[in-house]
Amino acid sequence: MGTVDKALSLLDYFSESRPEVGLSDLARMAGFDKATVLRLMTSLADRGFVEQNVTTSKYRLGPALLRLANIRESTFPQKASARPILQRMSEESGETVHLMLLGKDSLETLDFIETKAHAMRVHMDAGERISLHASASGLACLAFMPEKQTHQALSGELERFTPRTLTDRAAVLDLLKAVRQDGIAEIDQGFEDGVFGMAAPIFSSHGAVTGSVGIATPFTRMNEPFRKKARSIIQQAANDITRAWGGIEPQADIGGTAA
Amino acid sequence: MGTVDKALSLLDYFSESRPEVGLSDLARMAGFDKATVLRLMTSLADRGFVEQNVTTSKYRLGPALLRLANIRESTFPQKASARPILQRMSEESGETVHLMLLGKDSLETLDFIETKAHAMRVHMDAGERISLHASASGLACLAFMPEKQTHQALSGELERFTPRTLTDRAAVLDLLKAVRQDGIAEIDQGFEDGVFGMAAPIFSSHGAVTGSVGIATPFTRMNEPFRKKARSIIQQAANDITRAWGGIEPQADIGGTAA
DNA sequence: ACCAGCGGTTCAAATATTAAACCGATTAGG
DNA sequence: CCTAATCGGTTTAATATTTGAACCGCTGGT
Repeated sequence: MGTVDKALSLLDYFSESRPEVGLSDLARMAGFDKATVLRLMTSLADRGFVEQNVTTSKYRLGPALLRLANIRESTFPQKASARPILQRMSEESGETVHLMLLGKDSLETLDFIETKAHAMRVHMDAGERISLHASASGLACLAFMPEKQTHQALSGELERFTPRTLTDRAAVLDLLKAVRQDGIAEIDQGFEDGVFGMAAPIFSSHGAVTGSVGIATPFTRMNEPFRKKARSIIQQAANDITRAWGGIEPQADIGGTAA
Repeated sequence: MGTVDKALSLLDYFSESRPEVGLSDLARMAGFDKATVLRLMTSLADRGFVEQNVTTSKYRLGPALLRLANIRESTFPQKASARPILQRMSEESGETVHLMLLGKDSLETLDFIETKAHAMRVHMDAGERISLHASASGLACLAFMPEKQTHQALSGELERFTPRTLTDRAAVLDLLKAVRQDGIAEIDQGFEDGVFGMAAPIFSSHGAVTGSVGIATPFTRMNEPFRKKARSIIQQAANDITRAWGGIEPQADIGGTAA
């Protein structure tokens, strides 16, 4: 593990629910020596990737991230170009909608809109990272990856999040077949209790999965009419975002998913 | 120069006007060996801080920056909380407005709005970094820094951007006196030909300068009535943002600026 | 008044980083 | 159509950087 990799990995310990972290905590969580973490964090701080709370000297993510993200968005407006589509989804569905990006072996939250239509709604955390096997978004991606990559992603232990999480590799693979035919993945409380998730994949210009869009609703509001409606909303949105990002739907049965 | 610092410094070669850079170019610009740059970029790419254009294999800024920026904004909504104020400035002034953050020895563009009121307007680049001595924003900051820091920031060669750029240390220091009394810095085409800039400082909770807000107008539209109006708009906005960010205006004559 | 934990420092030992030459592939020019 | 230059990327021994245990002084809780 290179030094750069270590430094960057430290940033992953910050989240919406843990926005500030102290030196010792960070060292413990990352499993690095305190002196190492200090030096790495100092490097990160010098470049503005983190900054320190002046009174507590805890670290938080820094303004350089905003600056660089702004540059990326201005020349490669992924988030901005999908926003209106997400907005429309949110209004049409009256539920929380989310746009995820496929990372190395996880999904990362790029954007989401929590519905205003209901007081009880699914809450999301900005920039959250979730594993592939337990969420509708994850399954949507897994279903359309090259077969090899799918197996690779499912090669480790499948973590259990709820009583209904599929932790059996075979069961997941089986489910993926249905998703492939359907174009949409659905999970009833597989990632979080009480949440019903639905999502469809987004494709790159080479026809590879790059992310997903989906809807997350309290399972109590899920019923057949709404499910139908949601499916069409999601399918439409996925197509629109794929197109907005310059992607193309892969030809049926290509992309390594067959046999 | 540590390895982490080197890796992070590579990200600074990406900008709105140069969104994609190749390996050799990067090595040349940074003055590092090609093999070194490759390894650093590979580390950055593994973590999603950059990604490669599949067809050209040039690098561009990656989605991890968005993710982390989102987390920061969601828990520390600097940009979002200033947005409405910037919006109001834009509408009231009919000119391009900008919000800058004070970095190590430069200002970094956090946000801006180009006016829709005029076809001829001042254009800005997302995430641009500008030096302190030549812009109104920079002078606004310099004027309210601790004296030592001001001198430090002006210790190097002062780059000339236009015929009217102040490159004489003494002249800048002199101008800062006026800015201190005024609370607003003004520069007629000191950073870019044809652009008249005005800006006021923003303060942190400890009364230290952390950034600036300002207006940039084609100098041909600048006249005494508009100048008056702009001054009040800027002053109001600076106060509002300082407050929105939990900052306080420093007491007069404190902050090391006296004597 | 204590102890435990904090952020931060030190320095010899251990390890990762570097740079020059080299590779095959691609592009530009004569 | 052939040459030369440049591209992204790889390899290697030589080297500079990183590491971690023990140790600060300080703060906050009991």
